[in-house]
Amino acid sequence: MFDIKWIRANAEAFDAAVSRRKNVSVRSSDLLAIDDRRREIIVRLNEAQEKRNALSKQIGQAKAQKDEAKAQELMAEVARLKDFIPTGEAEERAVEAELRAALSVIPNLALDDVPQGDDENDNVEYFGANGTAETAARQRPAKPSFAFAPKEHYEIGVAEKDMDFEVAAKLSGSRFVVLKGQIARLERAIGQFMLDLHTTEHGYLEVQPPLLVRDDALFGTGQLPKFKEDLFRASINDLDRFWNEYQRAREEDLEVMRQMEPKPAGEIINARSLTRQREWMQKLNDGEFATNYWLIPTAEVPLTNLVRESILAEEELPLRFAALTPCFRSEAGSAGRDTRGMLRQHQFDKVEMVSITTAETSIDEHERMLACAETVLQRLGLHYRVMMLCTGDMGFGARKTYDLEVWLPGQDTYREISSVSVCGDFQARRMEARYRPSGEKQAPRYVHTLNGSGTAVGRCLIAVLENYQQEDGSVLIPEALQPYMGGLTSIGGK
RNA sequence: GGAGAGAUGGCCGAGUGGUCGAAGGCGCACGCCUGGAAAGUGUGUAGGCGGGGAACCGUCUCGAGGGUUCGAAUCCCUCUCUCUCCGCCA
Repeated sequence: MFDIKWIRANAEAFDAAVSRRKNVSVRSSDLLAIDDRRREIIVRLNEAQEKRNALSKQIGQAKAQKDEAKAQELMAEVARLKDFIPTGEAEERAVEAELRAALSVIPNLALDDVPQGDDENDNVEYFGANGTAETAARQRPAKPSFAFAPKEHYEIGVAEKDMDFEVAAKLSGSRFVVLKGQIARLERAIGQFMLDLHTTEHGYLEVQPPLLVRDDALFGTGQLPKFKEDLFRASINDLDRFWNEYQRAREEDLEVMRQMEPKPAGEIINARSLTRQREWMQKLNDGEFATNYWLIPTAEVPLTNLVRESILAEEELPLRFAALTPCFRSEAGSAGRDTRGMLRQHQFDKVEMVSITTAETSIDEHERMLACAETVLQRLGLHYRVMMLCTGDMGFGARKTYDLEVWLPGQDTYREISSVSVCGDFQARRMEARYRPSGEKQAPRYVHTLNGSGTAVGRCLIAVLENYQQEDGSVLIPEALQPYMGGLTSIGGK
């Protein structure tokens, strides 16, 4: 979310930068017009409040001196000027909500080095801060070669038995999978390996967060209010409260109609009553009477919100959190995409990294976090490339994003396995997360937040299966995972 | 699920309609004292918004949001969270 004062001071820069993002038509002039109205009402309201407060204080003094006559006189004076205050307050609230609503749907601005583009075809391969294709190739595992035609993960011998989509469909429908036996263990091993790597070697604090969160947390990281349809909601309606308030509103409504002159016809009363019913059904459906929980689409949400509504000391930064959690996504906009196999699921495990930094260090932290994610694939011997996302392909809250794309020989293509983003103070503003710079009497500043997968466990499982498959349908276990597999060097052999 | 109690500054804690953004203590910062330190002592110590070049001024915030009142930390309503007892439960 943006600071309207910043937009006012940098209107041209804002317009230029915001126009780089896809599907955004907002202009600084629209926002500043709302802000002008907001400031105008604040000035008028403050003046009225100042007068009221001064006179009220005098009333208190007069009463303390038992000067009842003077008190009455002052009270009459306040009553006259007071008319404006309630409407002024309501107006201020309304215009502030309007400004907030307008600001909260504007995506973050891309950094200058982010390439301009419409979709994933305009992403640019990235070789590191000072890297080249050659230096990157030396660091990264080579593409494997096969003496046979490599299969997709769900066709490989070991997976045919233990990766069960049919039974998952019976339990939960499409886009779910049941893993069994050594495949299930392999997935667990991958998750443990990755989390251990980040906590023991990369300095991340292991966190076990809630998987159900409130609206506020999702607003903080930017999934709400704009991306409801990507989330699963778990709500419990309070029907008693709904019913009580509905009945009360209904009574008031009837009373109004009883007072009407002449009395409205029965059809009119019925029509109006139906309209009301519909409104209240909508309220119920919108979750107004529910305890609203959302299933996290990524552990970025709980991990980043760990610092919400707090003022940290600069010395505490950077904070680095990592978690291994299930993630839940409705995949509403992906009908028909990746329907075979377990590439795109409603539920999947992921190891997530989150860093909380100062404004000065977030760009360096971004490169560091990318390296942490890359280490996972390097240790597992998986070939990959890094893409810098173009403006059209970046997420809502990001200023710059790197995607790690792992090589899937069965699909003969690279597929996203990790996404590492720097968000600047965008999320921090939404969740009021600040730090106090060290030194004397410094005002609090917003922290910078970063998040990255390190990496998606389900997709990593696919990559291990496809890259280490053998002609007989067995799969070799990468050395780094063997300790987590009880020393096994392969699974699915005869 | 039932019954009850509560939420005040970085922390503890006083305050039940008037000069209270808030006593007192702890902590922290700076100074005095000291050869140096401790002890002692003095001063200062929230955030947002608006106005102003600035000093500063105004306004809002005592869990959150509404309301009553000339005036609310204090009264009323809703919500969130915490604690105690009972019940249920992995």
